Amino acid sequence: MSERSPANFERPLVTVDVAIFRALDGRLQVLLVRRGSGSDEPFPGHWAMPGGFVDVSCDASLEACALRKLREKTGVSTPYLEQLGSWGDARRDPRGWSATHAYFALVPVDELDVPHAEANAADADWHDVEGDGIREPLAFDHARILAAALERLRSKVEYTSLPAFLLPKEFTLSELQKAYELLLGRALEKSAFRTRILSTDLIVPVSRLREGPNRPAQLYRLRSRKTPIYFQRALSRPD
Amino acid sequence: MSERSPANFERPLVTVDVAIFRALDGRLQVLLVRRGSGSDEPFPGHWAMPGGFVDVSCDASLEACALRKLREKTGVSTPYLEQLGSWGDARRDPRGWSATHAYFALVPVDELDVPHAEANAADADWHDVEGDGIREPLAFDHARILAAALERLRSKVEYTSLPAFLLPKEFTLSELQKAYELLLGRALEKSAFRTRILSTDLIVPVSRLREGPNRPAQLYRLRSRKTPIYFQRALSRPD
DNA sequence: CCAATAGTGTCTGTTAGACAATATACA
DNA sequence: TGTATATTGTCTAACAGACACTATTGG
Repeated sequence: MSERSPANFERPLVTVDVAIFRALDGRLQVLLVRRGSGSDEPFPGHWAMPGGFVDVSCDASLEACALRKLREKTGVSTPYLEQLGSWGDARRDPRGWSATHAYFALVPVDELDVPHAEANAADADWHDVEGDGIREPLAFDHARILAAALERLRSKVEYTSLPAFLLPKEFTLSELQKAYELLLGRALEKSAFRTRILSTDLIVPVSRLREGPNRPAQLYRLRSRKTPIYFQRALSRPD
Repeated sequence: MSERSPANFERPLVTVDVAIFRALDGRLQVLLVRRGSGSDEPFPGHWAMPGGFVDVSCDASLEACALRKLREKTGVSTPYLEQLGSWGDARRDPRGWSATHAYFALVPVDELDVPHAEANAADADWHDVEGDGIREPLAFDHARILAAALERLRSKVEYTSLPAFLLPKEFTLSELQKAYELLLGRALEKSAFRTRILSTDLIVPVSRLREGPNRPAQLYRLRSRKTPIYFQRALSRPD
């Protein structure tokens, strides 16, 4: 029984999709693009996660493809980017058997390319995350993929430093705590949070303070803008 | 700028590969198949992980494809199966731009289909895992994928019940501890291990004992043969 | 009795959580 | 001064790790 050659197999469609998250004004947001309204395309006018077919001629790898799509939409080229998983079956795309490679990215608000975003404003926009998705329906099975991204994100918040990748270059401990609380959807105890963070080498103080109508706060920066910290203990699950 | 239609894109090759692990006599083993020796195929005669092209006509989904390959090689149809990730680039397969969806499975020795295995004995065999791979070279980038599977597996041992899926239907706490120690590569403290396991509802005692030339041991079974337990705290990382 | 493995008890160290106290800015 | 936020201290509970101890089988 010899293996069939690739030519004998009908090749599935291959796409890459990226769930891109940011935190703005205490809200978690995901970047979506509106699909063209041509009737020859599936889900015309629907919102979808940035993505599309792998371009064999220009994408060196799946990750390069995901980074390209992220850069095209946000101008950010070195985000936190993690492979989320792949979804492939006969029905998810009406054009045929298709498999998508899903990634998710966390981008700091201050690195977003504003002119770039405005140029794309017509067909791309940030949507508030509510629960395990957004209000409007999404194209394809993107609601399922977005839900999986949120589940992964929220799960990893319990034992990693992922929320830090949503923050600008310099931030205070309180701002980091607020990022955690945003993703967790619950409040954390200040003292325990600070000792937890400071007992690692996640952040290093910079010689500046955040001024305000109150006691100034120490500013910190991340030691690494790419690699998260893994904590030995997870935050306690509330009953 | 309208999206190009799928017909305008050269479609990558799409494959699924499965790293199938078992524990035998204190050794962790991975199932490999030998590739055909025809010169029209890449890596003739090399060992590779079970896998191959997605068959659009018979595979309903990627996971169904992985389960099919697992069942064909082992006879096991309900293993612990987890998606590991995907690897895709222009160079990993000499036949062209290809993307593989990698899974890993943990199978109990007592569920392996022995006649089935013997029928395939010529082209499939279990290989001892040594370090982050096996002794012999592997086809394609399977060494990299196997290393990733082992890294994921060993990482999750620290905070999940994954080793339990390597055990037969009924087992003792000592056998479970040995499975942990096999994957961790280090000894665990008995008392702490037992408290950790018994404080969850991972296992339930059955009304039988394992007899031997010593004090009999309580036998247990898993509460769920599919879903792992996640512990709140990881085992401590040795310095 | 001994050997071997199963199972328990006791102490220590770490750290999350709760809560209180103190510190430092501006108005 | 008051208000707001930053930062620290104290106590408790949970649990992993180390280690010692007891229990139960066969020989």
